[in-house]
Amino acid sequence: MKPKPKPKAKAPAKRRGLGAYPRPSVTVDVVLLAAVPARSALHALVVRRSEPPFGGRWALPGGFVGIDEPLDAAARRVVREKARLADVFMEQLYTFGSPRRDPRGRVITVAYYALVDEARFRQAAAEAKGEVAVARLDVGWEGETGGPVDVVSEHESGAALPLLLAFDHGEIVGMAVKRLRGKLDYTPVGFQLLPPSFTLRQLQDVHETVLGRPLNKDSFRRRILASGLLDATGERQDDVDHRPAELYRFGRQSAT
Amino acid sequence: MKPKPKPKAKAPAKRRGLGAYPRPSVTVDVVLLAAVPARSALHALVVRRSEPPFGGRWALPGGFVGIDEPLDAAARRVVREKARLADVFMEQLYTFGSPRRDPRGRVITVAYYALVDEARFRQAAAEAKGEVAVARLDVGWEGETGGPVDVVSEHESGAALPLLLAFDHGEIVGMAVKRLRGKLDYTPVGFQLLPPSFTLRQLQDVHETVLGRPLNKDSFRRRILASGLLDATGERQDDVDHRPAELYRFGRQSAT
DNA sequence: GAAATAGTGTCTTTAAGACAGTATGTG
DNA sequence: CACATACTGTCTTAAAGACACTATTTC
Repeated sequence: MKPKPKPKAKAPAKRRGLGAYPRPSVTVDVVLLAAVPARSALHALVVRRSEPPFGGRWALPGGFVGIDEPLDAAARRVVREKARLADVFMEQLYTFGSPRRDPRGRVITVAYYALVDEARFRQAAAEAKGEVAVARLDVGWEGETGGPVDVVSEHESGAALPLLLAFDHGEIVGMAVKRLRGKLDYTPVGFQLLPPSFTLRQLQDVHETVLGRPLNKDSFRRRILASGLLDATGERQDDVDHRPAELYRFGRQSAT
Repeated sequence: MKPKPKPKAKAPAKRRGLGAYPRPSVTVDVVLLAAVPARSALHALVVRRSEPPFGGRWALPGGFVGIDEPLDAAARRVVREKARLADVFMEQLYTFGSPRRDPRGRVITVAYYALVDEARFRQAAAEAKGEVAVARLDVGWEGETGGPVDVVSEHESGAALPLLLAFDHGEIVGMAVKRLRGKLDYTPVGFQLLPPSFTLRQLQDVHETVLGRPLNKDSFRRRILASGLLDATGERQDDVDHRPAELYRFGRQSAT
C-alpha cells in the first residue's frame, strides 16, 4: 500500500497528504536536575534500561509521545511515571534528530529539563530505588562553553563510577547544564531548585553550584533583592546553630 | 514481570518496538529574517499556500523531514528550495507539537530561524516572485516580553496590509524575534544580518532594528570593539557622501 | 569652506567588588 | 562571653551613558 518510490527524490509527485511521507517515531526525554551544594554538583535522575538497545545502560527518563498528547504533557507524564513527581518546573530544551541516534530506526526526541529541590529529588529517588539512580554531573568546562559532562554514580563513599549513558543522552545532559547556566545569568531560576521558602544564602549556594564558580556575597544580595522577584516572608530559619536568616519566597508564579 | 496496572494506559501491553506507537508527521519550518533599518523593522519571508489546509494564506517556508534526513539538513533544504539561498546562519528555535495545530492530523514541527543580509534577502524574494512574499514584522512588545507579532505585507507605498499566517506560524515568528533579541544581549549576532564586511554604524543600525530601541553610540563602539570578535579590514567605505568609515569583518566563523 | 558622519577624550553616573563593622542567634 | 553567620554602610573599581571636540571625506 505504500510503494515508497525513492531512488533519490524525496517528495512524491502525486500524493501530497500526510500519508505520503514516512513518519519517524517521536519521544520526549527529560533531564531532571537537582542542585546539591554539599557536593558542589548538580545531580540528575537516570533510569536503567531493561531492554535493547543499550540494555543495562542508564538513560534519561523518557517515552513515546502519544498521538494526541501535547509535547509538554508527555514530558510531564514521563516525570510523573518515572520519578513520581508532579508540579515541577519544566522547559523545552532542544530537539535531537540525528538519523542514527537510535539503532531501531528513526527516532526524534524532544528534550526537556526539569528542576526540583534536593529534598523532593532524594525522596523520589529513594521511592523508586532499583529502577532509578542518582547521577552526579561533573562539568568539565567553565561558563557556557558547552559540551558533554561526565556523569558518575553518586556513592556515599565518595567514589565516582563513570556512568555510560544510552543514545545521545550525554549530549542532552550537557546541553541542559549549558542552558541552565545561561538562564541563571539573567534570571534567578535557582528558585526552582529550592523549597518554597529559602534564605538568600541557600539561593547563592544553589547558584554557585550550577555555575561552578563562587559568587560575591554582597553583590549577589543586592542584585537579587533589587530584581524584586523575591518577597520576604517575615519568618526566619529555626534549626540552625547561629543567627537565623530571613526566609524569602518567589514572588511570581512561573508557568510550565 | 511488570503487570502495568493501567486502566487508562495508552501503550500496548506486549509490543514494545517502535511499531507499537502511532507516529506523528514531523516537519521543519524556518523563520528567514533580514533586518531593514530603513524601515526600522525585521522582515520575514513567507510563502503562499496553494492547497488546504489554509489554502491561499501565507505560511513560513517548511516541509516534511525526510526519514533519513537530519533536522538541520531539512531546514537547510527548505531554505534552499523555497528561498534559493545557501550558507545562511541558522539555529534551532523551538518544537511545536500541539495536537490540533494541523487539521490534517498530528504534525510536530521543529522550528528554525535563519539570518541573512538585506541584499541577499531582497534578491531571493525577487527571484521567487509570486511564490513568496516579504512580510514586515511589527513587534508590539518591548525587550524580551515575548508574544505574537503583527505580520504585514510590505508595500512601497508604505501601506500595511495585515497578513494572516497559517497554522501557529504567527506564534513561531514571535518566538524567533524574542530569541534573536535575547541573543543580541550577550553576543553580536547582528553580523549575520550584514554582508561579510560592514561598518560599526551599520552593525548598530541592525542591532537597533532588532531590539526596537536606540542604542548609545559610544558605548556600542566600545562594547563591540572590546569583545574582540571584529577584525578591522583596513578598508573603508567608498560610496558615501561623507567621511567613509572603517570596514570590519567577523573574526570567527560561527557554526551552523 | 559647508555639510555630514567617523572617531577620540573625558566627565558623570551606575553597578559590582572589597571590606570593615554591627546585629542576633547558639552554646 | 565566645562564636558563627546575618545584615549594613562605605570605599574602590569598572562599565555605561553623555557630551564636547577633532578628523576626513564629498560637494
